[in-house]
Amino acid sequence: MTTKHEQIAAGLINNILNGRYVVGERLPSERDLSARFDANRGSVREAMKKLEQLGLAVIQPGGARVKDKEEASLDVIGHLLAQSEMPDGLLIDQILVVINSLISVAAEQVTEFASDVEIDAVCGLARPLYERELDEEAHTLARFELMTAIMQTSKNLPLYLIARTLFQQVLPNITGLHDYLTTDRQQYASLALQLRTALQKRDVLAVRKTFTEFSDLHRQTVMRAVSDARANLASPSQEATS
Amino acid sequence: MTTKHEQIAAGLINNILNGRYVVGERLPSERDLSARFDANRGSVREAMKKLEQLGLAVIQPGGARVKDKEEASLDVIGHLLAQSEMPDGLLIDQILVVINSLISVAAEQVTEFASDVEIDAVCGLARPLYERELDEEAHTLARFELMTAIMQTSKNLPLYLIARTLFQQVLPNITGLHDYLTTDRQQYASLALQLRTALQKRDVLAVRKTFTEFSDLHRQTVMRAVSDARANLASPSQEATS
DNA sequence: TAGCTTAATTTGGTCAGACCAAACTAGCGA
DNA sequence: TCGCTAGTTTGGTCTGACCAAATTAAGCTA
Repeated sequence: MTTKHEQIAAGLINNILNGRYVVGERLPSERDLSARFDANRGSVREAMKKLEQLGLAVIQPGGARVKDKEEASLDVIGHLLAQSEMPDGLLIDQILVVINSLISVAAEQVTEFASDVEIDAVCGLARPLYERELDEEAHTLARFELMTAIMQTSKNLPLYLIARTLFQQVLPNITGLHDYLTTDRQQYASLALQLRTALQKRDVLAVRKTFTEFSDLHRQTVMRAVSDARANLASPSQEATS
Repeated sequence: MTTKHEQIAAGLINNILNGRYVVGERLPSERDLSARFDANRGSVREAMKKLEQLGLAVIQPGGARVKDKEEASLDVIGHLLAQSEMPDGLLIDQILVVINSLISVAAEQVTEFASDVEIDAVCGLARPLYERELDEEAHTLARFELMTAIMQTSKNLPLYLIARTLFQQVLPNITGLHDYLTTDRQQYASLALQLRTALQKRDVLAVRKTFTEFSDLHRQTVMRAVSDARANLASPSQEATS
């Protein structure tokens, strides 16, 4: 069971993201909320603290006010994705676009500045993609792990923090899609191999190019699954009911 | 005066980022901290809540433990920059690199999908850079505003949230540097003009290229000021003492 | 002595009720 | 109608308490 202030926070976040509280409007008072959620005021305060940290509300003497999504923290993305039953395709695509862009930067940094050991480690994470027979879910995870490793090895802390945050928020929303995933393992295997050789030669251009293709392919794979899943949800058939 | 839980949080964040608490180690108990900071346990809890949101600590029954910087939220960047008296040059550079990468993506989206009105709005923000005589600080702000506008107009919410977060954390750390800024207004003016025409023609390639040059120039401008400031701090002379 | 079980302590999670200063609201008077 | 004041609401803080889970200490067995 989750703690009480987590429940309260989740409820408030939902209400805000669903637009049940208009932006700029005053949130119910802490005393009101504590009555509404049948909780102590202290618990409500902790929940409010989370809202504030998420950038969904400003809380000041006189009352707490709802802020716009655009003023929020990056961490709201996960809550936005969790809003509807099916993940928002557009939002996921936007996230993947950002990741792809950052991958390119990271790849350059890694190729130029990483130590041989680090390069080997990254190559090790690419290996499962061309050596092993992975099921859909494992393959997806392996791709994410490879991309995460690149980000981390780039030694660019902001970049890595962004990537990790985005991955963490997207992953839970696509692991449930393995029934809709149709992964072109051949192409991934080929790219993974290219990647290995390019990395070991420290060929910056080749690495960037390969990684761009890799993450583009990844984006297509995921987005196809998302739209298939959404289509299936709209007109449910007998498939994927295990 | 800041609130009490903010002071407590600030103190704890400093201690963690300075490495006074080893990663994985248990933080003092809430009761200890409330005694140490001469505060109520509730206030300490609110401060801890902030630590948790920042990803600097996991807090669970039995005790709170310090997490690694790499597992933190993107919002720690600001606290990291605020750690030392002079902002960390490397970190700022890394942030600017990320921003430059994102600018490129945003520019493409804007050029392709933005409405004429939105394009005009962006061009309006470019105007001060070639029309007006701006002092160093105003020029810096104008550049940030232009970049922010592009990010926002791209309609890519994650991208915009990242950019806004980064800007917010970097800006306070470089506004104090206007004594060290040596801005090449000519070049900025030229780029701003190119940008306007490229945007109005909706020439994706030209926009991307110009924006890349623009943000690269911006990065150089800022980084030069940062390193000058750091050098001046290391061997203080009589300059910049107004 | 080493290892395991049990009892005591500590820790976070929650609750109740209270006071203060700042912000807000409504009502009064000019 | 406008401006000011008094009363109310709201967040910030405090004291003190109870519970369940986790940690630690003690004791006991092999």
